[in-house]
Amino acid sequence: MTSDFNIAVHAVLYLYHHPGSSTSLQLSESICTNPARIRKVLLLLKKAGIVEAKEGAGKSGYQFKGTRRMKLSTIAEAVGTDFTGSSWISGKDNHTCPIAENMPEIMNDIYDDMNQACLKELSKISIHDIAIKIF
Amino acid sequence: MTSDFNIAVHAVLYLYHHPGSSTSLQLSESICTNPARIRKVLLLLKKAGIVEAKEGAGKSGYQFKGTRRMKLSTIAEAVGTDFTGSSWISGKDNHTCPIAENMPEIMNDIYDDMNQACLKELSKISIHDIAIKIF
DNA sequence: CTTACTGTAATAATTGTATTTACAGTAAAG
DNA sequence: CTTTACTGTAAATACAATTATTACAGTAAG
Repeated sequence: MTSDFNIAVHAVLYLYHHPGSSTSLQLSESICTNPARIRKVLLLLKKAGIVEAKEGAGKSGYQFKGTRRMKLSTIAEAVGTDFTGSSWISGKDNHTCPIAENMPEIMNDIYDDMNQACLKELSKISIHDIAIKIF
Repeated sequence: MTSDFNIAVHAVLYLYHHPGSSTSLQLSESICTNPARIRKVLLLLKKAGIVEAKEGAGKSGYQFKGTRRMKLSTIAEAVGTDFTGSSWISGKDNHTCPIAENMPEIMNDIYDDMNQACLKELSKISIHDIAIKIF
């Protein structure tokens, strides 16, 4: 699991709290990673309409385009994070044992169910809920 | 995320379907990994009372000690898998920005909530439910 | 046309996960 | 009582996934 969702939530909170535009450098200082990674994640938020990105000199940077009621599930869907799952799955290479044969599909179904459960959990939390915790 | 839970579910299904004892070598052939890894995971299931392990020559190996109603959440708790979470967490090293300062706790709380949601989802599925899918 | 940014990609460094190998411990079987 | 067939456990190694670094083309304000 990557930390893209973590970065996205942190960035949205930062932009929510800083009206006007912020650069990937400013975000990277709060988030503690490099600007290139920030830009890669924020590009996904931009495509989902959650942030606006302006290029060029002077007023360029990122701005939050959502409401205080935006749910974390919306952010998770925008970055497309799979919370659960694994590239290693048991039984893949064994086609003689019926259990082995079926395990890949079974495990992927379970991981999918859990991912849905995670998203449902995140749909209960808004960025404003988190902002309240901080300030 | 490791595949310990995957291995544990596969092993329990195998033992559920093969009465009598099975060795870590037999399990490793169905699961497609090495016996040492199997033994490490099954040790956790043994400590939780889900399987019985017999040592020595002849009749040694593993046997399932639960019922058909055993839930996948019980297996997950036995192996102690964290389904969601990340060692990399934003803001760790920045103690000047209030958002950065609070992100580690916020993210860990979110991951904990999601883990609980995953366990709740797994509590709806029994090993017998899965066995039905296979046979 | 320079400047301050974003968008994007390739490569390197780091960390996490699984494999391999090895051996001490245990109890059944001869 | 010794061999045998296993489990329990711990290194060390190999491999895969994640993050960091570097670089540069594209864009629009000044």
